[in-house]
Amino acid sequence: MSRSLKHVEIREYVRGLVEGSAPGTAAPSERDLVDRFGVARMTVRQALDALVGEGVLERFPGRGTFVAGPRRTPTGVASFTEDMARRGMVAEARTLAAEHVVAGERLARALQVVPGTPVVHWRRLRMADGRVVCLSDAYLDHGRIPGLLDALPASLYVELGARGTRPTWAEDVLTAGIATPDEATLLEVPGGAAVLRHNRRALAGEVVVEVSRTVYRGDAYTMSLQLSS
Amino acid sequence: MSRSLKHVEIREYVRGLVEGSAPGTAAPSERDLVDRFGVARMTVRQALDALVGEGVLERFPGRGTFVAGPRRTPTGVASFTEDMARRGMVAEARTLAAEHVVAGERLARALQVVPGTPVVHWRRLRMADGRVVCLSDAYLDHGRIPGLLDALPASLYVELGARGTRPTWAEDVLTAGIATPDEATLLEVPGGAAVLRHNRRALAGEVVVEVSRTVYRGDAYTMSLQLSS
DNA sequence: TAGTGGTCTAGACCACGAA
DNA sequence: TCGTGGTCTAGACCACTAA
Repeated sequence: MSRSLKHVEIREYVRGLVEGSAPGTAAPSERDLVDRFGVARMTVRQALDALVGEGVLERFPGRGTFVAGPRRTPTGVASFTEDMARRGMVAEARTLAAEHVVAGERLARALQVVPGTPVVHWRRLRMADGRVVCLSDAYLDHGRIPGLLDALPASLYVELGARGTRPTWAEDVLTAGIATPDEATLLEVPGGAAVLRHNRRALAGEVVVEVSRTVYRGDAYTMSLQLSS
Repeated sequence: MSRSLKHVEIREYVRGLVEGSAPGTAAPSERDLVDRFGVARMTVRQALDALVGEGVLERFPGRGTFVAGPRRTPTGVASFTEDMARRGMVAEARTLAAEHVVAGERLARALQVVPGTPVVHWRRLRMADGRVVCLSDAYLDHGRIPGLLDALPASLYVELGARGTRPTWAEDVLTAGIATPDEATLLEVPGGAAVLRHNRRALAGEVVVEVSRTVYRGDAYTMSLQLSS
């Protein structure tokens, strides 16, 4: 039994008709859909309203309803793996540490846990197409990601997604600086090299799921951002 | 004559009722509004749909309609002046150059003009609370901002807003590097100091309104970003 | 002029939540 | 039980666009 609402049925019918069509292609008129489905016009409008809200269709009074062009979407919360994939590169990681540590004052506050709570610390050297790009330290509340250290995932965000806590919101801070001697060694750059530091607090809903510090080689990484309004 | 549509009148009435109310406060029920305005319920729903879409109200079936909590909004397209104001600091600028130049190949492509077009170049040293923070070079299509150089505004984006072409979309690229000797002199930092480079292409709708390169002192500027989804 | 989307009416039945 | 929002009907008139 796939009992479905009429406006949902109409919406999905139109979505199917329209997907793959070039922007500007005419969608069925509201009265066409009224005849086809034998419903009231308000019901058809409810279906089309949803598609217009999603950016699938555009309405032009007096002309009709048409397939909308692709919407520009601002940069979202992405992981290193996804960031590299978008550039057509393959991300790799070498785990340098995967351990439990006790959260100090600042880390505890950032992670929304009480100081002294055991926290997962995961340090990775990250590569893109085999070249060293950055060094990242991620901290996660152990209680919210049980067993993470037992089977380290290839992509943290994908793993969090599978657990239903993929970050939907991130508070990032970016600064430019000089690599410390340890960073320079790990990143394989000379002393005095420029690095891009990227600190993140990632939330899923209202819950902090990750606090991380990443140090990028200035000569091997550029950060791209699309911002709207 | 302020002939206004009924759903608009109801929407603004409810918006006025609700603004300043604590999140969770009950809004009038749909049937209350039907009685008060003497309209059909579909009209009331159209008004409330708009407020729900804006994030002003939330509906809970079986319970009612309530004032929504403040929405988290991702970082938008802001100018240096606005960026500093958000931190409670006062932005200042010292203009180092304000001139017409001829667009070369790359700049012309970025600005969507034909090579050889006269373009405005505006170089400023920027301060926050009196401290030097960055050096910025902005390029604008002279034809789209006539007279800009005759009366240099305090904030470029505010001026563009007044002309109806404030950027609504930005494509930013961030890198970390070492200050060149010239940059070091202007930014008042020693040789070898780290800088954050910020290149921007800002659009209003589909039109490129600004192409800029900004060099921030690594020790005097941190970039904050909020990202969603 | 014919067709389109925008607005609006005056009802109806339903599932759900709170009392 | 009563009030709420969710869904739906079968019309209507309007302004606008394109032919």
